Amino acid sequence: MKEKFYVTTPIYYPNDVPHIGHAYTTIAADIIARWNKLQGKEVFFLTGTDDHGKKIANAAKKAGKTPKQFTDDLIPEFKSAWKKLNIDYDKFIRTTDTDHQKVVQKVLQKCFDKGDIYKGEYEGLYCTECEAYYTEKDLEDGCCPIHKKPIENLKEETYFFKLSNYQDKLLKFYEENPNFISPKHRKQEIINRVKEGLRDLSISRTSFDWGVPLPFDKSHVAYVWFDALFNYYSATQKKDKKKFWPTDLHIIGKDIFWFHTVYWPAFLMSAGIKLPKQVFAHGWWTFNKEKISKSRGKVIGIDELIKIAGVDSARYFLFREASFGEDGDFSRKSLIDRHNNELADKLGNLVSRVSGLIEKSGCEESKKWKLPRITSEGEGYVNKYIKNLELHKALNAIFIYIDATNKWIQEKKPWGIKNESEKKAVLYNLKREILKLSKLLSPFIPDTAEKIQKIFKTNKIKKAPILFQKIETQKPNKHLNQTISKESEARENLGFLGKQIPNKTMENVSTIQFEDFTKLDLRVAQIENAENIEGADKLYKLSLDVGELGKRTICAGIKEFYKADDLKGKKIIIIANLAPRKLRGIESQGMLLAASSKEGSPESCPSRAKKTLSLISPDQDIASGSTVG
RNA sequence: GGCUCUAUAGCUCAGCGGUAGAGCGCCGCUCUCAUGAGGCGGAGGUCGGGAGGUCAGCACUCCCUAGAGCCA
Repeated sequence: MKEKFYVTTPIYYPNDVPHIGHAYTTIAADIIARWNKLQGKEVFFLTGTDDHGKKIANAAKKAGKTPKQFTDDLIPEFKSAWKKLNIDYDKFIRTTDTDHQKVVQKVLQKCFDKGDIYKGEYEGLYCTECEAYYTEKDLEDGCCPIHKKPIENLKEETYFFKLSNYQDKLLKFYEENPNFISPKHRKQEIINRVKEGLRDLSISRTSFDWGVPLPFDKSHVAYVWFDALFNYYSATQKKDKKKFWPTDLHIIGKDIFWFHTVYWPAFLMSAGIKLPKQVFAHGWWTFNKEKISKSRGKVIGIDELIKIAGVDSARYFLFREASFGEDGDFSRKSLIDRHNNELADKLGNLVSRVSGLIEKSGCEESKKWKLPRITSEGEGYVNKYIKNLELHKALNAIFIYIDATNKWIQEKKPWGIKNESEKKAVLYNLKREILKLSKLLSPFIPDTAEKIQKIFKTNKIKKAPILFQKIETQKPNKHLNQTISKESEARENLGFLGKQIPNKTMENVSTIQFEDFTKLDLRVAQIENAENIEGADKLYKLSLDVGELGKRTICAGIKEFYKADDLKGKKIIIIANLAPRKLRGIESQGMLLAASSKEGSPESCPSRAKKTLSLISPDQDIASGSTVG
């Protein structure tokens, strides 16, 4: 019998628009599910939505729909997102599924019969958005700290779950199952918190009815967590799915770690159900180093994510850029860099060059020419890493072997081999390596892996079409324009989200390298004298003292802004190595620096509608001839 | 306030008792089968600060500083 593997994502709130955060969790589960299938296991991959709760009920009311209709209309959004991202899930569960509700009721009854559920009263400050109570201290200006919305004072009869009974049992469970809470570095946090003591948990509500009614008191509906968490279990309660329980791996975001590592096992213990093997919390994505926040419109939606470089590049990026379990930073630039440098230049080009060579010369296994496997050792590492959920390391390892393969080609130079059978043997070896690589890559970038297999798994191999079209970035000139400023990058990033930054920052500005700047010899100079030049109504002839560089004469068009007498004694900055030039018959041996505004428009600077000009001066007294830079 | 974690090359991070590593970026050289691809080489760090034990520390212990997270 096949070994089974059961992996889940959390169930998502359907009234959120699916974004990079949902995508990350779901792709992670997809990668792990696909990999386990490759290992020959029978896999069950569950995702879905959490349709219940006051929040949904309220939103539905606003939209003039019943909650069921409301959520029905939102589900396709999620399903299509997963389709776009190539998520190969086995079941999409909803908490409104009748099967699920029956299971929740059954389990509630079990816990009740066991004496772990009792009736009490709960009073507190409640945020409907969070579906949670807050204490005074948590509030910000009397509002929920997360949603910034006013909070309700709620007092209701409620059923409590005796979480306090499970403190010791949980701690013992953690000890006996060291992998249950992972990654490790988050484990201690949970354990310490459990050690501090557990309060009983309110698990029912009477303030709304959009939920699963308690079997022993129909006037209450189950608190969202009790209802939601059991989706993982109820999805396996059909005959043919029973074998999948317990869950092998719950993949979640770190925000719901507590619920999954404390409430969830405690509920299951109470109900007498086997416990899941592992809960893994991944980190968050920031966007250009800033927290992703809905309120500021910095959400990266699924379409935006895919649009930049395609589905596979997005999937690849998310698991290559950040360590799985740690936070990562998303930016358009880093995604494009990885797409271009790694997927296109290394992988894509490898497929391209080898398929081209084989089209010309053919390939054939040969006993005479013994050739080393390049990826065989790597395969073990990759599998070990994925098994340990070190997905970033797995991708890193795969690329080490892609590099090795490119190097091997360089050494063998198959295009120069004269002996036909040797050449074919070398190319055969390469084909074999690439097929192996494509298999290792297939959980991560399934579309591309399939394309590669199609290219090489045929008798008539032809030069492959381009797998990863490179994405143009601003890199036209070797010396100019290489530096992309942070602002312009930020603009670019926001651009694809349909937002515009109003200022022009670096747009259309050619940048220079530092070396270019150092060519300038900027010096402090003191104006000794300023004279009018005959026939020139804008120019002064300035006599300067430039310290170690001696005396200089320069001509400057500043007459309409400064009086000659005011200039005398002033220290200014000049470019000392500017080629001399004659103005009005006088040789100008340099140029002074001055800031000037354009003809100001009244709205941009009402007080100075006229053009202004201001000499640049050192703000402290400093010797003439001092360098500037 | 308590707890946990982090601090290593310009950037992102790996190393975790025996003379500092990778990728990206940068600079130079080079092949030519290939997507302005590939390959080779180079510059660049007193491993946050201080103290302690060790023959020996970036790695261990303690203190300090800075940052992140969790909790109350």
